[in-house]
Amino acid sequence: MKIKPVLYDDYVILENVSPDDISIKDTFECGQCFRWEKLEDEGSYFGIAHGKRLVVQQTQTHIKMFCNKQDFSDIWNDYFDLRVDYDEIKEKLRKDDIMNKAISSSPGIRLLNQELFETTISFITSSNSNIKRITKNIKDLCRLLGEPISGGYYAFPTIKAVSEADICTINECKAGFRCDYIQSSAIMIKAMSESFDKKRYVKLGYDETKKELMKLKGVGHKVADCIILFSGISSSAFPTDVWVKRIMQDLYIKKDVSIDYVLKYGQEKFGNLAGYAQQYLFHYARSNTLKN
DNA sequence: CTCCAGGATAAAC
DNA sequence: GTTTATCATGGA
Repeated sequence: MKIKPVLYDDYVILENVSPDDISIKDTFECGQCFRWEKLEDEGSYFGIAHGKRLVVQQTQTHIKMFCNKQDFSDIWNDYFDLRVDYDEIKEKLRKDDIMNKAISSSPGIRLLNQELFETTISFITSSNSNIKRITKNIKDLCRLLGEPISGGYYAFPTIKAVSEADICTINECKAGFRCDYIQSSAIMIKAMSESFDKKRYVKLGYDETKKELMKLKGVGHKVADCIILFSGISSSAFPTDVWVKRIMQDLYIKKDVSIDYVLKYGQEKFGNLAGYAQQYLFHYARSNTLKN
């Protein structure tokens, strides 16, 4: 199905969209992003990206975004991946009983196209941590180094801000040993200048981009795949963490194997849709367990 | 108290 | 090239 946004002066409506088409809850809470908070108002979220604030509201029949036409066209249309037809993707992935079940458990998940630097730092912070704590670390990092936005909120810090920050300041976000990675990666990225660029990485392709990203401190296979997938560089990425390993072994492979084996297995099986498949599987694995 | 969390690293084999 | 101890913090 094609999403047809209707643009008004102060808001945008996605009409005839059910939570099975797009679920902002599943999309925001599936661990790909860390800066969207649930509001008291039923089905509403507040978040910041590209230095802009946004409130999103979902009902059974439509989604409403409180932004002007310009920001929607410049930022949010792409951020929410609205040009991509997910029905097509889901149909291709529903080849076996397992993916069929996984997709049915969260059919409204979408992959967000997030800012490259934010995604990089966020997933460096994620290593051997949990979503709840990562969220807090990122929030603190924004408060410490981000540009203030009206309402007491902060933009995600710039490359310059993080690269020039004192390690003691970075340490205040309580990301522990990862603070060191955050600092040195930011400095390396600053030195890369123009070449740390999403468009360039899209052209470069999955393999070469991953190789380059893994030169950064704190970026291994898993984190590199998260950066590539969640910043919208390539959907061939297949972030393989303990959850994905667990469910892939349990449902497909039927034996205990290495992380690397699961990564290759997933990419061979799902090809350039591996990233989408991974999201459905990750959510499916976690939805049947206690998560923090 | 121990164990685990969207792992990566350097050292050791 | 592949295992292993260690890393800082909070929650269960």
